[in-house]
Amino acid sequence: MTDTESRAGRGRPRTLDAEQVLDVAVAAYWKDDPADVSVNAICQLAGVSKPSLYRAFGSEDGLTRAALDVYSARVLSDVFAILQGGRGLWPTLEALIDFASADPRMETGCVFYKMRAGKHRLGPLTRARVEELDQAALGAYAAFLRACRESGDWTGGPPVEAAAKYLNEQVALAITQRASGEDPARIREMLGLALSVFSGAADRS
Amino acid sequence: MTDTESRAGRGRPRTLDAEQVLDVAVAAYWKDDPADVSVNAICQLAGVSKPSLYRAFGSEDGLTRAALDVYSARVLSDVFAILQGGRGLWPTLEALIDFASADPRMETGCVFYKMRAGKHRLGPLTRARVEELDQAALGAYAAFLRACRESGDWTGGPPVEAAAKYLNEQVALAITQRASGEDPARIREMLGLALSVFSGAADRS
DNA sequence: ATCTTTCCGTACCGATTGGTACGAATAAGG
DNA sequence: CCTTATTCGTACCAATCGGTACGGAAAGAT
Repeated sequence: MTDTESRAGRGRPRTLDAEQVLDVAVAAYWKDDPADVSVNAICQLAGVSKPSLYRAFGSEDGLTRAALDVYSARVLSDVFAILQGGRGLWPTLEALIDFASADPRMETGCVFYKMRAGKHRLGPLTRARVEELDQAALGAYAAFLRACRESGDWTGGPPVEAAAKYLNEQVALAITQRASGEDPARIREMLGLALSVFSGAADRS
Repeated sequence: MTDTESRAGRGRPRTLDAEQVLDVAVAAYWKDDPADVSVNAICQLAGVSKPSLYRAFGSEDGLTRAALDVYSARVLSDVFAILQGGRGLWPTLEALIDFASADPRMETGCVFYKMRAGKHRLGPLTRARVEELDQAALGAYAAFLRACRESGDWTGGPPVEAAAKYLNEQVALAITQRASGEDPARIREMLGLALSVFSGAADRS
């Protein structure tokens, strides 16, 4: 959908680097709340005129959506990789806890969760992507838990669907707290506590 | 601080009803995200001119702060009452779960938690109040847990401070999900799961 | 050289934001 | 009556928002 590769034939050569603009946008959405980052600000940060940006992305909605796609491919993919790693229940949960509470990339929060939290402020394209990603995440969590249950690794009470949603929200909560400057050690402690419901005895200091 | 009662002496009699304006403001902040409610909108809803509102509250910050105070006295007090009820661990946790997942007043979320989530968008007065209230809530949770521990009602592992923060955040998460239209039954299920860490065996259907 | 095509960015648009200048309105005191 | 005090609301302000009209610049085609 993004005008990545346009034929370089006749007219004035294009100087706008869409990928660089997206890098700037992702960085901006990452550091601040996406709702607080204006198109003007991104143009200034990227050293690009506003019409150029609109020519490349159509609208603010198009830009945020493209930025979310970049972020998804660059960061969220790692989370999906953790869930599909095929390791056991607790190694995977530990990896999730590490990611949420210690990964330096989550120091200022997660673009996706920030967008999800302010869903009503997004344009239709971006909102649709957010919902797709949320569904995909939920599916990945559910598949992971289903596998753990079938392998006898998890014998807990709650149904898979509810547990998947629970897992998703707890990770989101941890990362959101990360964005608000909470002490990572505290976050690890709380997330560990929240996820301890997945095994009878799971104490962490 | 709010100009509640001014002497009715000389000049033109005041027609602005500050309490009614605050009622309107609280209702607006309650239904939508406070960051999405403009002063203009509140003036229109309350049938009040903008200068009148600014005369009464000084600034948008003053208005949101006053509205938060009203909300606090009217709603948050109930949560503090639950925590200070002196009942046991689980009756109190059940009451919190009921409040978060079933109380009709939380159907569109909690003004306080909405403001806390968008803290950076608030003026200094309102932000200070939010932080005060957050500290007060944390203290109330901690006091409650300390009492439960001393009475032998709670023998869990995590230290009181961490558990208080955990409780606070889990309730906040539940209410926030409430605001985003999640099924209350699902929320109850998840919050129950999250709080089940406070007792060895606490299954709820 | 001229035409055509494509992209560039200045300079604008209307809408909305929080906030206010200022004169009319309405009371009491003299 | 006139003055003084207080509140009223119309009509404005500058800043910012997302978005665009438009003329110039830079290339290939003829």
